[in-house]
Amino acid sequence: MSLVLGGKWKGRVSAATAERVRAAAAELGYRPNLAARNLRLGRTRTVLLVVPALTTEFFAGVYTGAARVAARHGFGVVLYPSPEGIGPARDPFASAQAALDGVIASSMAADAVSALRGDHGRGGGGGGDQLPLVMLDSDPEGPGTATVNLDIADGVRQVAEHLLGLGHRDFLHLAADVPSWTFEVRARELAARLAEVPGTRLRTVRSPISIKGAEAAVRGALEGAERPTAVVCDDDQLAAGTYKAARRVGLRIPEDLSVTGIDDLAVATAIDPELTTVRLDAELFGERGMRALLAVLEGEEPEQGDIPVRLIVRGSTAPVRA
Amino acid sequence: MSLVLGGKWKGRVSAATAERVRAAAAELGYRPNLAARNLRLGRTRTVLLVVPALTTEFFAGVYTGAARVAARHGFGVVLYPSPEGIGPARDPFASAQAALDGVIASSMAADAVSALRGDHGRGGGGGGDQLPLVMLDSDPEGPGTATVNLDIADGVRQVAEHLLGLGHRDFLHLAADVPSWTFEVRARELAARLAEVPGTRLRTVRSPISIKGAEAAVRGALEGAERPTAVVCDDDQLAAGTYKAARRVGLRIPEDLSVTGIDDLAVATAIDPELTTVRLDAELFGERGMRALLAVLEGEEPEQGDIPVRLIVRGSTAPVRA
DNA sequence: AGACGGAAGTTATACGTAAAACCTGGTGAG
DNA sequence: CTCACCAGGTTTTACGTATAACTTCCGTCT
Repeated sequence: MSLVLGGKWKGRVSAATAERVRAAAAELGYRPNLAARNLRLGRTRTVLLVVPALTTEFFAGVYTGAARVAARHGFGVVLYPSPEGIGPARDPFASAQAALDGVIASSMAADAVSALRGDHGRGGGGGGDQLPLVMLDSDPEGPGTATVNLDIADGVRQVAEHLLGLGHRDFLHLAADVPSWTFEVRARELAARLAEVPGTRLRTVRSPISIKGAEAAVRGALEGAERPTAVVCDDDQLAAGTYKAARRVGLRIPEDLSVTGIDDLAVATAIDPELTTVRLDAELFGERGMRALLAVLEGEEPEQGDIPVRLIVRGSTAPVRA
Repeated sequence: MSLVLGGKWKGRVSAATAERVRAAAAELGYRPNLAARNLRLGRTRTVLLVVPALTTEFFAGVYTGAARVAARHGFGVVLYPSPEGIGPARDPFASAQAALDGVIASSMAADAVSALRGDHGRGGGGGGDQLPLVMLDSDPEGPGTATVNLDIADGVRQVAEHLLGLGHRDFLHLAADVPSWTFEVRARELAARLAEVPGTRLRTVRSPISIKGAEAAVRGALEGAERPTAVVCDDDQLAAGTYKAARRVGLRIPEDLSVTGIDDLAVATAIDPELTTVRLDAELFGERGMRALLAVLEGEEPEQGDIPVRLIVRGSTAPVRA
């Protein structure tokens, strides 16, 4: 009976009976039992997406993209926002309570991976075999079956060029205080680019990723004569916090202070002036991650190459004042 | 062997063998197969959370709350952001690809429910039996096994009192152009409260829920002498759009125009001045929803009563100018 | 005419778990 | 001394599906 719905009854069942079966199924409202099917097939067509948080639309975009291509391939995506944020996820599998074919981990710390690899997949009583794991926003040299990255280094370079072109030489890097590879890249790349230009100065302030946190963290650096002329933020939320701090200390943006972000979240255009920021295509990111995982599951080679990013120049950056 | 891990080997297995089994399990890295367990138990300890979108932290909060309670009871939560937004969800089950014990639908249109009820649960080949369904932000008279609501009517009342107390009489309601019960309540309640006060005026403008959309929708109403002194927005994002429109037409907030929102998202404090808004406790909302579903599954009566909300007065509202 | 082949339909089996049903050996009571 | 009982352990079964294996039936070719 299951043949009919499977669609592959080419030479097995007559067209007449096939129709009869389908009618009966519709009549009784028959739905196949997923648990039984998963058990029989030994695969669940379900993957787990581990993200550090859902407080920003970025990961919502990643999910959306991943879920879209998953759906096209008959896969479902289960979300696991790690309660520990970027740190090691305690036990996503037990929590997700789902039988899995693979895992995508977005922007998680490398050592979080150990906890991620398990045997909740198709594998029977036996042990040992590991789930395919795709890492997003992560060190390509690190663990994981495959890695997909945004070309964040290029994004930081675009920011640096833009600000240098406007005459800025005194920079503050408002860095996300989070142990993630992607933020290490941002710090390294910014420092490297500025080091190439004589007469530049770069200070760094760390902050948790939140508007309030950023406001508190950056305020001190904006007071006094030693203040920078440009603040490069790791993230739009940090930039929003910088706006608030600037307003507190009486600095106008962009006349007195240029500010840049990364992500291009909704908040980037909600604040005034609109934020110059690096647009990250979260959905494409999720799509690429899911495609990579599907490739691994098919035994194919995942697509190579970082995803390009683009600087969106808005009103928060201006030439440095004489 | 499964007895040991189940924890109920009180008088069945000696402590020695129990230990031996546990050691062997650890040795081999044994993990029970979820699919087989689900099949055997006839329940999956997995519920589906259907939300219209993830573009706002509100639903992230709902998810977080629901997942937290779920985890405490050994349940997992699978998320299904309906691609159609608030409208009827096409086939969440096929997409979620998970065997389910129940469904929570947040802020979905009532007629979306029909598609939500299915037979993908424990049920065997048979048909007919419906999954328990908890509706959030929905008409208590509508379908669904149980309903959990925020006391949004009270929130709107608090907004109205606050603005009336500041002397405002000329109102604009910036309404979410979305067919959801919760927004109908907001419109109805605001109109009802203002109707009680002689000399008040209420206009309504509809907008999709986005900053850009709101800016475009509200701009016309802010120009000319007939403009309102207070804009009551269904949502913080609409309020953020109102800020931008006001800036365009040269109105200062709150001196020339008072603005209120609902939700208390991060954007509410990112914009300047900070937004007076109604704080909704999304996490508590999710918790209550999950608890209601668990109660239904246990055959108990779900907790009654709406969740209280609270007006947070910030800088976007001021006495009307003489 | 007999046998072979292929299409249509039917039965059997395995997936891994949980739990019931079923053994076994030893001890205490009658 | 024998038997019932019980703790401790082993075998069996069922969950619902997908598919392999097997049976049946008929038409056709030699």
